[in-house]
Amino acid sequence: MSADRQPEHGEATAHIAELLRDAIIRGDFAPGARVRQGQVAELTGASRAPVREALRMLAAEGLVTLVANSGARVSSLSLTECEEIYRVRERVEPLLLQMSAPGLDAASLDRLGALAEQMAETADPEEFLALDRAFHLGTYAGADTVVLTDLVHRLWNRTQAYRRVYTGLMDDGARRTVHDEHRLIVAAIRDGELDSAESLLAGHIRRTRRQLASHPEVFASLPASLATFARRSA
Amino acid sequence: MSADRQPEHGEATAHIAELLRDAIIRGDFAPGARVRQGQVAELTGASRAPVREALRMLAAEGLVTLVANSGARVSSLSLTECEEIYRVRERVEPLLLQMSAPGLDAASLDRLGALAEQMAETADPEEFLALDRAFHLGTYAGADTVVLTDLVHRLWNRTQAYRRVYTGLMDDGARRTVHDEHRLIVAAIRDGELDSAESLLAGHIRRTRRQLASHPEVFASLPASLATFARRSA
DNA sequence: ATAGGCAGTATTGGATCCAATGACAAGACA
DNA sequence: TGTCTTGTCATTGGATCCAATACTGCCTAT
Repeated sequence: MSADRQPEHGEATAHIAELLRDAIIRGDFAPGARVRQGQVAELTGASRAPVREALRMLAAEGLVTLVANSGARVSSLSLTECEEIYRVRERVEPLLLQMSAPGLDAASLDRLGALAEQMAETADPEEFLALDRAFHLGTYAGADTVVLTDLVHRLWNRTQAYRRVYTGLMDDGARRTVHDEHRLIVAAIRDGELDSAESLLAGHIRRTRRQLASHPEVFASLPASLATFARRSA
Repeated sequence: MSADRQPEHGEATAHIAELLRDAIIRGDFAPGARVRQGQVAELTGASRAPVREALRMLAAEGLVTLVANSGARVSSLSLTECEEIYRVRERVEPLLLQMSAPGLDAASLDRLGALAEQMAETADPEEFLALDRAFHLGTYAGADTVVLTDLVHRLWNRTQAYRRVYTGLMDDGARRTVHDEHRLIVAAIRDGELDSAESLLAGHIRRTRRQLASHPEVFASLPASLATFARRSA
């Protein structure tokens, strides 16, 4: 974390948004958790005005759900919605990979390979999660796209909480397949086999989606208080 | 414009955002045009606070670009960025069509066919633009997806201004091809040939992207004052 | 005992106010 | 003449204040 520098004028909102976004991705708030403007304001030392603006940003990113006169909650996904996101990723990430691969030099590929190995060795789900994210987003770092990169990051952010839960449920076989696929993807990029890298990645995401769909209990973890909320916003 | 109902508490921001969004899509503001908070506030009768929140939303949607201590401008795209969006659409819209097609009944298909015919008959670029949008988004109306539908709408919104300019430059041959493709798409949906509909649509978008790329002058229309702006935000 | 209503409180939505920054124009100087 | 300074003004950013709404707990009545 960068040291908390003195607040520069005109950056409060961005700062708060980043703070909240990181907290949600890190899992500090579970899906459905209420986010009170006053709390965040006092936590960051700012007033509620920039907090409200930050919440609007996060809402547009899908990380938070706003209900008028009621407040903000960390967005939760149904299994159906999550599958939807994975289907989009299936189509979009291979494209991004294709645009990124030529921009990855040997050093980057070595780093990606190292990430894949680290991942194969860890038993800690939280570390697995972090490495997996670093790996995939790392394979996209060579692209100088704007819209596409941003889109993919947002899709990852929205599903992070559920990937976290699922990661804890994976058996050794599933883990092993993931590692194999990762290694194959790196090899394909290294060999300039872009088509093959694309279809490997599409298969990787598709398989993950199916695995996730076979664990609906991941999405059953909604606190009871949320039933009302979901009903209201529907 | 819908009648200005009495302002309900908790809807000012959403109202303003919708207003601005529609205005940008309609072309009331050109890309690069400055959007002053005070102006919008006074125009809508609200204070600047909800205006600022609305601008944050639009910024997250990519319709507006915010620069700290400087203000908001209607986002402008480079040819490269526009092509990027089209490439994403190429991958994502066929998926959405596939999920929508089963939900379209005979009446909807008739309406879509009628839109295609109307489009073939009009000579007015602005009407062509509106009908084209209505047609394509209409083919997606059968999907009960959330994320995907929203994504596609946003991609359309961001490119609308450039599609408007390009529409005025199309020659008869280009128009004719568009109409043919539209009719084929409707026919494929009607026949339940989803794969064929998908690839027709992908080809339709790809072809449009290439046509657009052959008219770089569409993107040269940036007012001079914007050079500074673009430089600063880079 | 439980459902419904009522009051008090917490929280959000919006308006107003002031500070900080940037934009612009007129003038000084090389 | 062109450029740099400098001062004024317009605009944005943020804080505070008040109104509107929702939530909570208690009380009452059946």
